[in-house]
Amino acid sequence: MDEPKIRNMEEFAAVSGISRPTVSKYFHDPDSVRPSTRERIEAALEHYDYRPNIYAINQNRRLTKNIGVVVPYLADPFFAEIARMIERQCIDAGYSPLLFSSHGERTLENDILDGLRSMKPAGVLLAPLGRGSDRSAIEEFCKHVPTVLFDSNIEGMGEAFIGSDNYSFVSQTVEYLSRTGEPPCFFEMRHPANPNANKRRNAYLSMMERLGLEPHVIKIEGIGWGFEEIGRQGGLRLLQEGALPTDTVLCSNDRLAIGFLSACYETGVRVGRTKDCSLRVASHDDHPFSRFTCPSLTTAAHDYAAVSDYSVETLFKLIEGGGRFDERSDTLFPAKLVLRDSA
Amino acid sequence: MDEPKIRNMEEFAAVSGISRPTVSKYFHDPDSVRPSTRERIEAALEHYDYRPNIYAINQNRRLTKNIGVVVPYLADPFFAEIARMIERQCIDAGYSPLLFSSHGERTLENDILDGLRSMKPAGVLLAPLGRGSDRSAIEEFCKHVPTVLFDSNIEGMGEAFIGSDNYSFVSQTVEYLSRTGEPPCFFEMRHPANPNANKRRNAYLSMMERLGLEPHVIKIEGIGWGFEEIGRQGGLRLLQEGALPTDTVLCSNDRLAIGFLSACYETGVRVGRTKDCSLRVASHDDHPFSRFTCPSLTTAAHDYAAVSDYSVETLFKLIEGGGRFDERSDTLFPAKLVLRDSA
DNA sequence: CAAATATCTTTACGCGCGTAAACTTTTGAT
DNA sequence: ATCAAAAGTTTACGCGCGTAAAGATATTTG
Repeated sequence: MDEPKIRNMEEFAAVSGISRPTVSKYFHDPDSVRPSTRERIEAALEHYDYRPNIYAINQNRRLTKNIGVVVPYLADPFFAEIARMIERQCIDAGYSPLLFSSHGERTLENDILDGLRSMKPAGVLLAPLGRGSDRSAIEEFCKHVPTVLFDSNIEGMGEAFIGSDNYSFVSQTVEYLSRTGEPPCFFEMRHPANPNANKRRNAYLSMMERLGLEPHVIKIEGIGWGFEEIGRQGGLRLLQEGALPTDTVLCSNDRLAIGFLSACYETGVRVGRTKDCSLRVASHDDHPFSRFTCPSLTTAAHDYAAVSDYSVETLFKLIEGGGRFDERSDTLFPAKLVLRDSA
Repeated sequence: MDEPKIRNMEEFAAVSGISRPTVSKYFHDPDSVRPSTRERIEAALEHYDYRPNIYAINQNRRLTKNIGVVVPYLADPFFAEIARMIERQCIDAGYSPLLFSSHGERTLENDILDGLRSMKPAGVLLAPLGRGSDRSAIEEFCKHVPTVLFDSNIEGMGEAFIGSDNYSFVSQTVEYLSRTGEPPCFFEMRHPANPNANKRRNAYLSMMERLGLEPHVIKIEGIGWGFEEIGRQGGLRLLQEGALPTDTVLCSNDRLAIGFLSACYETGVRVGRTKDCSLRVASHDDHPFSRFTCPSLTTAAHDYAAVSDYSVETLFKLIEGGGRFDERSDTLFPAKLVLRDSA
């Protein structure tokens, strides 16, 4: 880097020997200028420490190259994982992802959407809180910003929804469990934060009916996003009271299962599908930690890659198409049963 | 919200009956205008959907109200947790946190710092990759942006460092373990990504020497940020080969321990401090999941709140002080031993 | 109530860049 | 060499807001 500080594009254009409008074009798309001029600009870039002022760039732009990514709870490894994949793909496509977590709070979700609007993002990938979301705020937001919902659907919001097929999750686990042993009871929170939980319960009920089996839904108390602790407390109570209707427990999601398994361990209940075990536990999500539980957790896996790939792809199509689709589409990816040791 | 869309501050000033410069002052600091005019502006805000264009606002500003938060790996719940606390405090202080994850990659860390510079943030909280970081890139970055390092120190970089006192972690675990049973061997990755790992090993060695005990450091193979799997594979090998020198294992960090515990479970080794157990396992960090391992993990806990509080506080002081401290300060918070069932 | 402030209005300019229009130079295929 | 197309240059304006300066108005003070 040479001495003279470059203060703006004007000065940079001067030292690179190219006119400012052409330099401007270059920064927009390096391939839009002749290779020889591109070389000259890039040569100058190596000598002078200049980068365009992003605020000035975006000021006149109707849309920026930013993409907002909003998840309900980033401390949940599931969302951390999917955010990681989404971020990478945005970067690879030349966009700047901006990551936000609602931390499970409606007011924060609203604030984030509010702030996002003033950033004029090209598009937004939104995994809403679900039950905790402010419908009207999201609706208003979607009117102004091209938005694709993922993970958790809210009817009619956004231009598209991409998620996992809860029925596929539950039908596979229920089918497997009831084929290989006692049919499962269903273990869930009484007031789930996420609409997927309701879909899973309904899927459980309809599957059991289809198989001609009696359903048992166990609802445990607890609110918030500390699912593991909720699952653990619920598990401890159930085990102490001997209140389990079957020897097979299907948890609504892996985080509950992680807590439930720790309760089993604490109370000396052996979990697994071998002879010496008295309980089988399975679940849904394939949480990043579920292969390290004790025993490792049999679960139905999200197709993380498919959900993140297709969400990003859909958003790009939406952006290219001017921010509107003719009709809202729902895309659900099936689960894949992952057999481990717990059931 | 009324019909006519407000396109800029000029128009908004018109409908609110206040001059544009005064409106501008208001948005800068609502208390800087007379209460009566403030009311008039806020009344207009309720009727018209206007918010200042953040790009135009920041264009002339030397510094923005943005704060960059960069962590090495957001899918690690430890960082997710600390990022969560930092974000909240920035918001409460009236700043806009922008969260980035390096995903364990040097190139990405560099790209993030590069992009951050052009955003002219008021300050940056940076948890560097550590061993994988590009020293010169970080050095260059810190020259231009007020930066506070946290979690992982890089000598001389940034205006301050806030982290946990690794010696405090290890001395407490080693002291406890050797007082209550066989002295521990130390379980770590051969090529740790993070400089804290080295400090912990050295602390282990010096503690063992001080106690007149023979140290055993077990180094396992594996690279990257999939610590749990690395710990599991390493654990399986050790257990199968019967290569453990003692019946007490002190893992460098909780994520390795989580993997190691799952290996123990798989091989039927009972872990805990009760009679029926053949192995004790302890660790460091108090990872959000460590209370749900089987058995729950005895560990030395970060003072998450202190680290995040003080990091943010330090950055604010730095910002107020014009971006430079007279001298770089290191602040280390002690650990707190958390006794659970694994040791 | 007059003077002293505090606050607001008017006017005007600049920030760094996008971008349109008219013109000139290069390029590359004939 | 010729000429149309491609690419670059010049010139000029606008975006939305920060902000300075000078004058007008409102509020506080004695």
